Amino acid sequence: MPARLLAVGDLGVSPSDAAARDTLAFIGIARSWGRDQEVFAEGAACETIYKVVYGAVRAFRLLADGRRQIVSFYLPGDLFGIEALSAHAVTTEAICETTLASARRSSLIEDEEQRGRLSRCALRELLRAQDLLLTLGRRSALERVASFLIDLADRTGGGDVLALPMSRQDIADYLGLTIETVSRTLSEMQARGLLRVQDARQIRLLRRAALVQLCQ
Amino acid sequence: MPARLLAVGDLGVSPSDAAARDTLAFIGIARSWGRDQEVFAEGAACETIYKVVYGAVRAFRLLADGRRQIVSFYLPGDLFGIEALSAHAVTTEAICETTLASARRSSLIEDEEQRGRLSRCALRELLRAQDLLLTLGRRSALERVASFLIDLADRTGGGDVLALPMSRQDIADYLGLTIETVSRTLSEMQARGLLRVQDARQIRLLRRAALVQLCQ
DNA sequence: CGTTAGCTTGAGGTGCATCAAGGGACGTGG
DNA sequence: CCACGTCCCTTGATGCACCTCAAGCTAACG
Repeated sequence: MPARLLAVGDLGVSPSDAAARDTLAFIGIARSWGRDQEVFAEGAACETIYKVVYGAVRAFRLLADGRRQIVSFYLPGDLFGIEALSAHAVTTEAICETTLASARRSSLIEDEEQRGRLSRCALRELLRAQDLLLTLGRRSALERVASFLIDLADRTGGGDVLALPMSRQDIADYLGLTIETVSRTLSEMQARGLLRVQDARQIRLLRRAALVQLCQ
Repeated sequence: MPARLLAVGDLGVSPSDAAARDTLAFIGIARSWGRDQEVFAEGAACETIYKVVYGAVRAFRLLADGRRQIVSFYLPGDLFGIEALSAHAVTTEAICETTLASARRSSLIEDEEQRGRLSRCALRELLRAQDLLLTLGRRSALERVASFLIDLADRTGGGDVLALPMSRQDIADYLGLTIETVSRTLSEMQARGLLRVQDARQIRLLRRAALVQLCQ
């Protein structure tokens, strides 16, 4: 369950990038979720659409034996919860202390322009899923980690120091690898002078062109 | 380029399943494509929406060195070409002799109800992409092939004999495997009594419950 | 009957997983 | 302030699932 409640007026400004500006006029209240708290579960009715204000969210599916595939990370400015026809196909959880703004799906669907924004957002989501398909189906561990880092850098403003909100386990479950392989690959990239692992959650990109090269 | 032209009135009835019934009222002509002919290329403007009448289509992305990931197969009744915001992110090709009905995107977007159908179709596409992400990221070769076969059986009416329109190479590029692994896996499944490879393009499912089990 | 394209099968190699141990950061209690 | 546990990450040793390379098989077609 969500923790404390915040009035929408209290919120800070979300990071400004193209996607973030294409926002919905959210009405209602923003709420905070603690680390690993569920936002909605696979199978639940799809009634609310969320926007990340602070923090980060993971969306994943599970196999019966517990294997997990993260299909998407949502960062400040991103909308999520649109992916469903009626019931959610993924579970979503806050990765860290996270604030989300939300709107009833029904209220948004009434407005013509909002509907257009939602479907554009769903198409963007599909494009990202197809990117990840290429990564999981055809790229090596080195290439996967490079894709992940470059994508994250692009989405968080393009600075050279990446602040990772997610753990190695999250990255592994996103890239179809194990934590050991993710860790070893980062060490390998550091050895090659591509980046510097300043600490586990802070990575400085040193030779970005070489990393981009690895993504083809 | 498309081969011969057909008047729409000449077309046979497309296979009847729930998805197929949710059709657009296509105006214009249906055309045929030969084996391996391109329908549209990655990067091309997204102007036309297609529906498979006969045959099958693959949609894929390539890496610079030629590695290919097929992100979707389209079968009779399926719509495609909606996935793009402005430019196509995938290339599509006819897998075999294929007939497609088409409509201008602009003409469909004008109609309120058609727009809704398109966005539902895009969401279905997203769900399928997420399924495939789970498969590529977290399933073994045996589980991947089982998922593929069960999915195909479900989509083609549920009969026990599957007529595969696609080659082993296509299946491999869809499942993130090599042709040798696909072939060996099918042989292994046959040895276990799960199915019978009647010939390369014809597979009889013998123990469907066991195959479903493999998909979790 | 030869040619070709696609599929199957075998032998061996390798990239990543698994198993295992150790290190660093952080919090908690003495 | 330090001892101790916990969580997360890193590193090492080993194993195996799938890839690579290679050869043979089958069917379609001239």
